[in-house]
Amino acid sequence: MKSNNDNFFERVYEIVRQIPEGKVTSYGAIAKALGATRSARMVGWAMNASHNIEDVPAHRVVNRKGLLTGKHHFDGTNLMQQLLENEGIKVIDNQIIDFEKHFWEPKVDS
DNA sequence: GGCGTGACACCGG
DNA sequence: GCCGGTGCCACGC
Repeated sequence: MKSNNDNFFERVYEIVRQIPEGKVTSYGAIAKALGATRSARMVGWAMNASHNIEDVPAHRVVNRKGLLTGKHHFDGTNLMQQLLENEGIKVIDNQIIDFEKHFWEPKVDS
């Protein structure tokens, strides 16, 4: 089998899908859940591919600072911010308010 | 097979 | 406490 199944990518999607509504998580948290805390960058890369997957609410994934860094990768505007606000999360200037309060720790559900 | 890139995280100054 | 540079890991060409 070739690398048709991107374990790493699929693993990220699996976790992001588990993000409850009104909650957010960080790349590092996801990467850590995968056992690659330092590979948070890869998580972002995986999310880029997630653009083709609707089940992956990438807009709920932000960096550890609670900043919507990847929003620029979305449709192009504050769509990501609007989505988060729609979930009950306050976002100002691309930054999540009470980020840690809305922080959701991803875990590998076997 | 090798180099460059990437939506971060951590360390040092 | 803030800013800059480096490091890790996997994908794309």
